[in-house]
Amino acid sequence: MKRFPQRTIIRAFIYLRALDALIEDGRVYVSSGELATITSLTDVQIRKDISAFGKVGKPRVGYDTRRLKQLLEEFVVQNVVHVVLFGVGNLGSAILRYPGFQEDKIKIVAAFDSDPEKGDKAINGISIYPLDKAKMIIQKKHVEIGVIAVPKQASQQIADLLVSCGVECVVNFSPTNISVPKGTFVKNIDLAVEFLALFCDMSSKKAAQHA
Amino acid sequence: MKRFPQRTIIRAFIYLRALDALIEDGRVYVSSGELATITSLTDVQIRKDISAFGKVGKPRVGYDTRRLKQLLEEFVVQNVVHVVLFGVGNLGSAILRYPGFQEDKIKIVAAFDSDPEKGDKAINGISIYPLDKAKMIIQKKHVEIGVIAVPKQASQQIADLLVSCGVECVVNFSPTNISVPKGTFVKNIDLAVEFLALFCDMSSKKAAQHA
DNA sequence: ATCAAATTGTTAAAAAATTCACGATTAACT
DNA sequence: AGTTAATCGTGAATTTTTTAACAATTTGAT
Repeated sequence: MKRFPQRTIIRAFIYLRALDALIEDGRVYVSSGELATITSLTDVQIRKDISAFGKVGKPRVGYDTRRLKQLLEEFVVQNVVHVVLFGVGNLGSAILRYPGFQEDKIKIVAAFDSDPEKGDKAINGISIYPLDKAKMIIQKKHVEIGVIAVPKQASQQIADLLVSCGVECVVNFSPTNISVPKGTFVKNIDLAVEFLALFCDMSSKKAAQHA
Repeated sequence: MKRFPQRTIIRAFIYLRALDALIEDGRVYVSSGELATITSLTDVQIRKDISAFGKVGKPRVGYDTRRLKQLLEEFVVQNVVHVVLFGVGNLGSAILRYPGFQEDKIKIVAAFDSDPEKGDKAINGISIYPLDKAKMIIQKKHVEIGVIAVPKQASQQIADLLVSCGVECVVNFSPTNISVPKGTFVKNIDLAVEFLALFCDMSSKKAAQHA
């Protein structure tokens, strides 16, 4: 399979989101300039990214929204991704109800919580099981991604569990770093870090403007 | 103020998080190698990053955890950041309760929701106001970041409101792109995008391993 | 006192990503 | 048909980021 620049792939998802909205609005064509406005990126960047996947734009007209969507999906989201969630507190519930997951490409196959109160319930059609059923259920289904949304004291333990079940992709929402063996990929999403980084980024860009 | 590489700044927050855990454990020194294991980065990268801020490591011993923390904070988080939140649904509630915000550098000064039921309540000591009070409250306080956690149909409207209040930094959790004037910075956090991007990233790295 | 091992910090090289400049193409208008 | 304006696609230049290589420093052991 052809390799694409990592950043291009990430932005492809952003383009897909924008295209979905445009298609819903009944738009047939969109230019790189308009996509730039929508996504807060630059038109050149967008054309460069898209050209990595193929030539689909029409000069003077722009890109056919459906065709471009199809092209990006072809290279970037071939399959449905199966996810399990650990921790059905505030954040976990929010994830289970998150609208982006109900459509298309991401399927949460099960959720787990240590609180037996929550067992045997379901949110949004997704069953919630007690922790000790996790190993069995994960190994029966085909799971690519494990999501950790438990209190930080428990996150390493869940990470170990996921690794022992053969899950190689972990998204960690606990504000703590977890250790995993080589070959396992971790994406930490720490809301505090995101906020501070954004603020710093802005400060430095603002300083650059005035310079 | 000195400029640092953008990525270095982002990683500085990751180091800070790791240092906090180490300090809590009573650790006095940590080597770049150990930090690499904790953070899933490389030791070289970490040394490079840290050296941008100053010389604080001791050969053969590593970094003094407290001193390193102090150094990073000096350059990277000088001030408390003030945040307002729009939308107190599942995700909004999770943010208000998020443990990383209760400590130190991030202060959520107010939350807003269109549902009058939620007004006059408070989560975690943070008051929830009706939407129409937003403008007044934001302009009275010093707010750097606005967070959008409302249903996607309403997100553009909230973005416009934030812009009109002079907030120049927006974190958008709606799975939709919002338009803002130049000079305003937006960070989109779309959970679906994060998951898919992680999965693609992993796939491509795995392919690289076998090549 | 000397040597060995571990670790930092730095300079240079390589790789990745972005931006620029501009030719090529198309649609609309006259 | 010819002209103009808008837009794509791309190769080169630039900038940013990462990786590599290695000298310098410190501790601990003998």
